[in-house]
Amino acid sequence: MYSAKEAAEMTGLTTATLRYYEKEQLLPAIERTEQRYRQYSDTDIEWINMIQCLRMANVPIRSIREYILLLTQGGKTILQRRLMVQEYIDDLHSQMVNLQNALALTEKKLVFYEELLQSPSAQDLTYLEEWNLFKSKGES
Amino acid sequence: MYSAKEAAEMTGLTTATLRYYEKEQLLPAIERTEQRYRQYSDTDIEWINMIQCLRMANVPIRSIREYILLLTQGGKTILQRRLMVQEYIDDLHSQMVNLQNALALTEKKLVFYEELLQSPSAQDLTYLEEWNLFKSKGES
DNA sequence: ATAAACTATGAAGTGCGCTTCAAAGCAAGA
DNA sequence: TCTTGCTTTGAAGCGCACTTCATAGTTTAT
Repeated sequence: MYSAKEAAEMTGLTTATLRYYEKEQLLPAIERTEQRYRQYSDTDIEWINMIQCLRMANVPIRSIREYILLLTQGGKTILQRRLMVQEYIDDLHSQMVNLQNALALTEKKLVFYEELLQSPSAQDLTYLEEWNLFKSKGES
Repeated sequence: MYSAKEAAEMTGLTTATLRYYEKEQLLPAIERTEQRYRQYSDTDIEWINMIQCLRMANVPIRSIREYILLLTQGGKTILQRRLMVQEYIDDLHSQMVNLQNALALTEKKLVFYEELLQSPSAQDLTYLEEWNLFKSKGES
């Protein structure tokens, strides 16, 4: 069992964030000592790591709560949970596409700047000229 | 040239968002009619599309503004801009890793539920039992 | 001429995900 | 014992990215 501070250190979150997650019902059953001090178990820590994994992929608190709520309601909610997980996966895939689009754009931009730095004469462009030059590269 | 409403329809944003972007200096030079009505050019529309592409990849308004500010300051800022673009690319890559981690987790979860639905006897688990079962699958 | 539709502006409001604060209780070492 | 550090709580605050509102001017169709 770990204290609030230990759990925070282990997960890389702050104690405030852990309390916030608990308030938002992302951590349904954190034990307490007689003096109401929190006691995080190894399972709690793993659970928090899972939450972090989802949060880093922009899964909203609300969705995680919803899932956990179903989970605590037992086996009869399996179908709903499977559907939910499927929706997460779809969302993650579409985020992936967005990232790839932005990556394609920025990588083209980088190549463009590398080229520009090779020809010192071409460096005195207004931003509109630069934009048009960049576009014409993209079209070819 | 397009009116506010037309530009909004073409980009899928609202007129309010376009005004907000302008206020935040993401659209430095939108023309106006004599009555101060905005007139969006084709270049403006393309520019807005580019901003949308970055926003969908979670690039903050602040960063986009910073980049555009350098851009309007001309050729002497090319080195800084190249550095900035490189930093975007790094950030996008690390976001990609986060997405892939979450995707791996949720896809494993989905397989787990598919299996669970095949064995009706195993569906009456508490959430802790389910979690432990899921973990044991992952370790194998 | 008048109503409906569009545009402008600044200011205030919203939802999210934390973070910080204030006041108080508990714990461990010098 | 006293101080330092950790913990508790509820409430308030914050930064971001919009969104909505109130008020007022313009344009267009009937």
